[in-house]
Amino acid sequence: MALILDNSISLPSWLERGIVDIFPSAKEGDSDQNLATRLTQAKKTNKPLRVKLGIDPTGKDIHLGHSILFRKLRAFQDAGHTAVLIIGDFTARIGDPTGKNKTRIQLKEEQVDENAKSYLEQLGRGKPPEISLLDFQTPGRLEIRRNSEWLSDLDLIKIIDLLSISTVGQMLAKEDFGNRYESGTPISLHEFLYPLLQGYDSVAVNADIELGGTDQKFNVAMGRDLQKYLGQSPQFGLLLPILVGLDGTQKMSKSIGNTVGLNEDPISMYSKLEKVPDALVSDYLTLLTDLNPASLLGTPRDIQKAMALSVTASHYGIEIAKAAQEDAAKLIAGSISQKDAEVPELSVSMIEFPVKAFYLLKEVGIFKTSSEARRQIQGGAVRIDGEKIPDPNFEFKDKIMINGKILQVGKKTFRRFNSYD
RNA sequence: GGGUCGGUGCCCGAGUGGUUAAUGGGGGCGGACUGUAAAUCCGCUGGCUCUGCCUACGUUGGUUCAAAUCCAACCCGGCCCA
Repeated sequence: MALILDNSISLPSWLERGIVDIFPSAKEGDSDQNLATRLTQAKKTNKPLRVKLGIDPTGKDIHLGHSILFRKLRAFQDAGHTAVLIIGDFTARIGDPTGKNKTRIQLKEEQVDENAKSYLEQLGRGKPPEISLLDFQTPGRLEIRRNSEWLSDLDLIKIIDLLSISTVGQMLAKEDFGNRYESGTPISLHEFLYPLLQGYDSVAVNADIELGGTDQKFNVAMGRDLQKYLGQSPQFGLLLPILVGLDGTQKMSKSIGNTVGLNEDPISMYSKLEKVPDALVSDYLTLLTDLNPASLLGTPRDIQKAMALSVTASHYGIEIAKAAQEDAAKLIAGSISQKDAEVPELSVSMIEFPVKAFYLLKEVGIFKTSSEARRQIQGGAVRIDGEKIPDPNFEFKDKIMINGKILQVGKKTFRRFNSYD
């Protein structure tokens, strides 16, 4: 059997951007296992590749960290390939042990359903392709599957068969398990099943490529092993970096609270991005925008603003993003012109007046507890139309005192009181 | 299943009968400074419409004027043995 060795074709730049690892690497010889060749073949034969991305609907919100992967998936869609989005409704109930130092809580079925629905909305279902993360409209470009379709039918015999392809040694070689084992943190047996099930997803959808964060290497590789074992051509693995969150040190994650959510209002999104630590700006540019970092001129501050604007624009369109940028500046300046700013509203129609400041702020949801509200007011963090609230027990006699005014908490949170509804 | 060690606030970790909402560190939040950055400095960090009240040291019950601290049972975990 003659092998056609053609490593001269290089990968398109839209694909390479931001990628940290592709396996198998092109050097391995077999033309079928060279991604560049594979892409050309797909084009020639007019057979789009199936690009798999799995998400476990474990929370309600998705954030910019996830969007790195979706952006890449979208790039494949735009190049004519088929995005196979797998909603891990089944695996979400086990919980991916990756990156965890403790066993995850297993979720209820209905919770998972609700999350899945919310995810699709945040990905832009129903929105025009220019401002949605994925292309939901062009026929043939998107396939949405739930892994309960095939996973809930696995019987014990099949599961045991799957289990046989991996060893305890391999599992412990996986960093997370290894660390937990070393440090004496419990590992439940069912967690070993997770990588296998995720891998089986690749078999079920016949994936040609799987996208994932660098932390997914083990799981993606497991998919290859299983595909091979079950007689399929193994998928390519494309790994993208894990986005560092707003704190500048840890990965972006809801539970750490350093995220920018896709469903945040434009001003919050812009404001948060505009103040990410300097060290992050360049990564954010490559991973979250299509801008060419080398072509950007100006001070670090200018570049940071350009990044914030571009990211916001990709979710809301350029007009709204620009307005958010202007409003953010006005608000920070604390000028009178903040009356024009488009900030999210805060309804006080349910509040009974007169009301004490701390109680109002708690009731309205800006602080979670009344103690926190008291502390923040005492610490001088809360202003109304630029004026500090002097005391937690300060009493607002009537709605008129605050209606339409701007509430500011700290440097980045702004709300407009609204007493109608 | 047996032996043994251990379970303290967001995390780590002191405290082994009595001003203890509980030392310290990390993280977080707020303030000053700045480029709404970093570094640095300062304050806050259980809840409650709070000059006071209520819950908290795995769970439940007990001893005591008084327990995170003593006793018992139970639950959960590590390690060793099977």
